[in-house]
Amino acid sequence: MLREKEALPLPRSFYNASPEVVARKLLGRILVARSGGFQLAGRIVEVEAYLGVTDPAAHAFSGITPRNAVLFGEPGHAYVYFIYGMYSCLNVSCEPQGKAGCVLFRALEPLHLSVSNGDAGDPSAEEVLRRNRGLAPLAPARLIASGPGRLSQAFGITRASHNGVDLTSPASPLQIVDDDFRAGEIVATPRIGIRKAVEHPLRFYLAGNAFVSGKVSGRR
DNA sequence: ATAAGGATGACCT
DNA sequence: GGTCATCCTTATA
Repeated sequence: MLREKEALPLPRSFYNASPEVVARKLLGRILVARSGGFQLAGRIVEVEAYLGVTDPAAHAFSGITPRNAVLFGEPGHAYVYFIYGMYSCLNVSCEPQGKAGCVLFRALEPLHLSVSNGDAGDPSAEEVLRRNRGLAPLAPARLIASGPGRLSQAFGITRASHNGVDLTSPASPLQIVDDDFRAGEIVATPRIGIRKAVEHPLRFYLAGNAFVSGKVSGRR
């Protein structure tokens, strides 16, 4: 069980590196979100690295704009964008100030931790996640946060409320903390859903983890 | 397979 | 100013 009271967020220096390095190091660590009095947590099991202005698949490719400005700022901040008219995607900025780069969170394994004050009748963390996703109580757990849009919805992350927040501050509604978890084998593949720069294996996931996205019927 | 949905950037006038 | 193709997706059939 995660004891989040004692866990401090990963420091800024963790993110002051290339997206590939940060992406690999993020696997197995824990995303903690505080929303509306609830504490929600998930283990990071799948990520993708997006490089800076040299990466045709990255938002930063065509230079700084109001939308992507976070990518060019200080490392360790949330970059949240809205896509396909209905979903949010969560990234964290990497590289030093002035240089763009980020890691996209693609899948989380929901963790059970004590959500609130422990009053009887309070919903469990998983119940909150399911409710946020509009899932039936008996729907498979992998539908909660396996996919970038799904995980943002489950954890209540939106552009309006989270874009630009500092993930390294203990006061932040969104943090990443360390854990005793030791990542086993890490698999690298091309990134999902892009048409450019397909040749680079910049998607990383924990081998064998059931909560990695998109492997229900073998496709992808 | 494909419809749904909305913001964004590129490219015009 | 305006239009349009594109988009790091998901839920449906």
